[in-house]
Amino acid sequence: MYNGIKYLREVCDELKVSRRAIQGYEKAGLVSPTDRNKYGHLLYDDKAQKRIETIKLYQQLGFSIKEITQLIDAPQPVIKQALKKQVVYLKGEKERIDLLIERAYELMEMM
Amino acid sequence: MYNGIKYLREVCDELKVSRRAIQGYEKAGLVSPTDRNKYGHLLYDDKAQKRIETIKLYQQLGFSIKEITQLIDAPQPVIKQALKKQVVYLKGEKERIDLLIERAYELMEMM
DNA sequence: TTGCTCCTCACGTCACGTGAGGTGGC
DNA sequence: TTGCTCCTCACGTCACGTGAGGTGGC
Repeated sequence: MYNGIKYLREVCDELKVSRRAIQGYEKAGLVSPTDRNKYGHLLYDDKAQKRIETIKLYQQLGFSIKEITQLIDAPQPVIKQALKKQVVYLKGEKERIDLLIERAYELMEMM
Repeated sequence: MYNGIKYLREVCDELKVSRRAIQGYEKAGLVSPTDRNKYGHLLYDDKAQKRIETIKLYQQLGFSIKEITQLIDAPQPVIKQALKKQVVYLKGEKERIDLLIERAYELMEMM
């Protein structure tokens, strides 16, 4: 459709998010469909689509839905601070994974 | 206690596993308490304790409880194969995390 | 009897997955 | 009418978390 407005189906396909996941975001008050067509089918404009993309990214960074609700409309310094903390967390995860890989190799060598 | 036999509480403390987690393992048929004392309190011998430790490690490696039930008593070559695959998965996870860290830095720079 | 630990359910949680049942245009 | 897509519930899932209610020795 013109103006970047898309159906739920299209949004799911393009952003690789399930319908149920978006339904979850909506229940949490994180996004809402922008509009509906005459048959009641859900429509999302550019803004809503970007919001869904942002939610997904925050989730991948390890934030819970609840944390995202507190973060997504927060002032930039707050978001920046949270991102910094999350990067530290992710770096820790990498180290944890390295240890696990080592452990796995140890186990395999014993076999 | 002698012979490495310990109470649930001690096992939880030493292996850093919650009582509820062990209860979950038991429901899945992954371990059982070795015995009980005269008051009905659960007891775990060395073998059971090591089994719990193994379960926990497999979980950290990313195996689900169901997968662990199919793996823990499998012949060594099967386990070895699964571990190899899991290492590949974990290396992929590291790369995924690196991408996320990059994305986080990009976001922060835009603020 | 009070306090403390243990035990066994069993509902709650988180983020969806997976139908169920109903609608509307083709 | 059949087939297909969408919609809105609502129960199921996974791996526990968190009490609830009851017991037994000190």
